[in-house]
Amino acid sequence: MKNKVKITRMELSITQEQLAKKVGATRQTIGLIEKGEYNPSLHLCMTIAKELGKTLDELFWEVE
Amino acid sequence: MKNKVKITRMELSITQEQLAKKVGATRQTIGLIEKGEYNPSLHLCMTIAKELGKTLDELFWEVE
DNA sequence: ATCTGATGTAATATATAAATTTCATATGTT
DNA sequence: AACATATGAAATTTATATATTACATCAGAT
Repeated sequence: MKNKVKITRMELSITQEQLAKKVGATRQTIGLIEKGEYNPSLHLCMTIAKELGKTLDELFWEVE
Repeated sequence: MKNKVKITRMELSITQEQLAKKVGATRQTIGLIEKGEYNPSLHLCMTIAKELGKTLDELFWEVE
């Protein structure tokens, strides 16, 4: 399950840990989501999307 | 966490059980997601969206 | 009134997301 | 060289999504 979290976070020049703190998750969880081989909850996906200024579709939809 | 799964499913005139079978879930899980007080996995959300002919945003984004 | 299909709901079991802790590694900086 | 920051990764624990089973109600059809 690939996505655009990592590239979007890097565009904003913030670290995994900074994003994690903002969305109430841990750095490890962010790392696993960015890695792609993971199945996060919808709630966490929405929180991350809002924090990164994107929508669900922009981050997670149809990303090979 | 409200969404548009129920209204979209009803527009397609399929039952919870039919949708459940198509997406590899149970009727109860579909019922709970439609009810809104639930936090499904991203993978299940994407499978449901594709089955209903919608995107993630259309079903789950910014639905109060 | 009975039967069937559709849905609501609850209790328990299982699978897995997410947290926690820890260690490794790579890069930059002093 | 030593130190700090950022990330990868693994093991264990905890929380919760999901399945399973079961029983209820309601609508429509017979």
